[in-house]
Amino acid sequence: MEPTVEHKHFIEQMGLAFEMVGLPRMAGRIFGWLLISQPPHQSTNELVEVLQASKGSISTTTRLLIQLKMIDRLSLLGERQDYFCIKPGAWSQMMTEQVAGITAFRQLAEKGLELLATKNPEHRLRLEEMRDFHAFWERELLILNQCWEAER
Amino acid sequence: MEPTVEHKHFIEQMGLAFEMVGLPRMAGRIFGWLLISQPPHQSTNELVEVLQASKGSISTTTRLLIQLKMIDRLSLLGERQDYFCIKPGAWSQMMTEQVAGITAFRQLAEKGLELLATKNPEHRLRLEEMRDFHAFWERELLILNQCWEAER
DNA sequence: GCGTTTGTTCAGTCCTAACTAAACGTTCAA
DNA sequence: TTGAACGTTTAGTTAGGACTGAACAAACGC
Repeated sequence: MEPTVEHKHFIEQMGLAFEMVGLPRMAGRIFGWLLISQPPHQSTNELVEVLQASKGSISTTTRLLIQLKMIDRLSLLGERQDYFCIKPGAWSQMMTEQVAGITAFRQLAEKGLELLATKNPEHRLRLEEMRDFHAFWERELLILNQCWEAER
Repeated sequence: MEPTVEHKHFIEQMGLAFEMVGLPRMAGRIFGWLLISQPPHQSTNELVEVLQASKGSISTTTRLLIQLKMIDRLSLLGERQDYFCIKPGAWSQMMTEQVAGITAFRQLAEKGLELLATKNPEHRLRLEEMRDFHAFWERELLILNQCWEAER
């Protein structure tokens, strides 16, 4: 299946969206094509051709997406080629990564509070709000993630 | 007030944390110092000296942080210098930005579904999950944000 | 008016990271 | 065992963005 002009536009926008959350543009393009392609699994060569990218780029980026648990590699029996498809729960996985970032901020706030351990309460206020805020979201996001998994 | 070695380390870690969420490292450094400095408001010159950065860099980055509603500019009567301090609700604001990103993904999914309007249901499944997922989080994050505002 | 202090803007530099292309290794068929 | 089809790795190029330093503009005191 070959992409239309509209498909290419969608792919490019997915690339920009991924870039906005800190991932390589090519990762968004691959994921974007895997969202709309028929069949849902696509070979390396198909990705090279559709996305007009080098073999190396596809190889590196698919490995990244696999590591992030956003796509799967399919090794079909009797086929030389590898295929890729979107992993169930890919988006949920992406959200889990977000939580890790929030945890980092909470821990950083706690580190800061240790530095200000001897200071007066007013001085510590800013860091305490930072810690409480991120602890709140850390907790709630995990709960919500479970809600989503259950609901679907 | 001048920063100790530990303070500088904290500042640098805030820089890295900000970088991880797609903001300039300098923004994290400024914000980090404003979290622990005494008094809470600091002048441009103080920022230049403490962070060992150029005037231009401080000027540009404070403007960015103001635009993101994460810090305030204080113009004290009779003072030539501008001061900066952390804006109440800065973290909440940061979370609001996150929601905007999720909205972008939902809209992108809807755009994609328009492209596949004539295709069979199975073909549309992947995009539908993408849309539902982001609609779910868009809704819930807004609610949680209100919860936090109310709780504090 | 002039000089000083302060913030902004802009050209230039540097650094990182994505991407390409080519070399390499591996597997399979004949 | 040779050759073809794939995937991976790596050196080299390129593009983007952060940061610096200097020029510029505005506000103020004298």
